[in-house]
Amino acid sequence: MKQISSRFSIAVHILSLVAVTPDPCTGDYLAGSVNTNPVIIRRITGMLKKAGLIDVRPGVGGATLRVSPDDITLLMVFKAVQAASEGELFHFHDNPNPDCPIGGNIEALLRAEMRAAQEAFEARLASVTLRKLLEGFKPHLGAELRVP
Amino acid sequence: MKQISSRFSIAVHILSLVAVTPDPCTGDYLAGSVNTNPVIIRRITGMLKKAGLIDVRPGVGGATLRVSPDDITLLMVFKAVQAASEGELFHFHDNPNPDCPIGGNIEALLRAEMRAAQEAFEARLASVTLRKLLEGFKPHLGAELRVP
DNA sequence: TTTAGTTGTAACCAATATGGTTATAACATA
DNA sequence: TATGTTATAACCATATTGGTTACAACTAAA
Repeated sequence: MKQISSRFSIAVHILSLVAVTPDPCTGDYLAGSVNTNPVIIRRITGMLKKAGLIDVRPGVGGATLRVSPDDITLLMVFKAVQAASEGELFHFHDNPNPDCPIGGNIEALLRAEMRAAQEAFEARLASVTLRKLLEGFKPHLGAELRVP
Repeated sequence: MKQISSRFSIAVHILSLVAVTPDPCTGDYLAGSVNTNPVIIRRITGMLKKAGLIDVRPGVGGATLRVSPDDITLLMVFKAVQAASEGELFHFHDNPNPDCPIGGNIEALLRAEMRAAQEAFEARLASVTLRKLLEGFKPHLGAELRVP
């Protein structure tokens, strides 16, 4: 199966690092931590910026949080980073035969179940804020952690 | 975003049709209802067969349910049809830098959240049986419906 | 003003998954 | 044996993804 793009985990990584770092984070710095190409980072920071989650300063460089870690949920990150396909997790097969007793009726019913499953998925992501996630770091980082 | 393969919706369509049809369903018949190529159908019935959900008779032809519609959940279908990638919905980015304060710690925490979201998703799919889905047809089909 | 470092994009590329198609072997029954 | 079916291999076109190079635009400091 084709999995959900690693853009999501990278985006959470970026936001966590930006939240914890006192100074603005440059793309190259982020790329070093995530361990990927700076352009990948810029593509994702661009999406996060467009979603209003971060500020990125062109020219001088550096990204900073635009929203409090209390108000950023994993679902917001997920949506910010997906962008396409109407945000639908499932793909329904095209044009089932309407003359068939099932084909004509299954679509609405199954679609409703798919939507319900996606909603359960999204509700769980929505229940976790960036702050809550970062709390988990504290035991490891001690005083180093600096979340506004 | 890359969506979940339509194999899932096709598989549910197939199982519904097999459950409702008194006689064994041939691949060509199923292909006509789903509106796709018979080979696509055979690929999917092969997966459903391997998962123990249906019987398919080579040579003579025709698929029948091997398990009661009460005991087939959408999650079973989902898993039967995905097969690959360890059943993991999310893809975590590779090798975050362990020297970074976040990179070294984020993985386990975020992975746990991803797993929780996937579990919520799967729990919802597990709560719906094929029978329950087929109940929804009744108003439309009336006496035509024939579920064992 | 010039320079250096950065962000923002465009343009590719390789790898992979997907849905589709054709062809052929294996199979079971009349 | 003949017929219709399933099983499977071998392709193909398309799309997404992660990666890369290249270059324009931008900002601040020298």
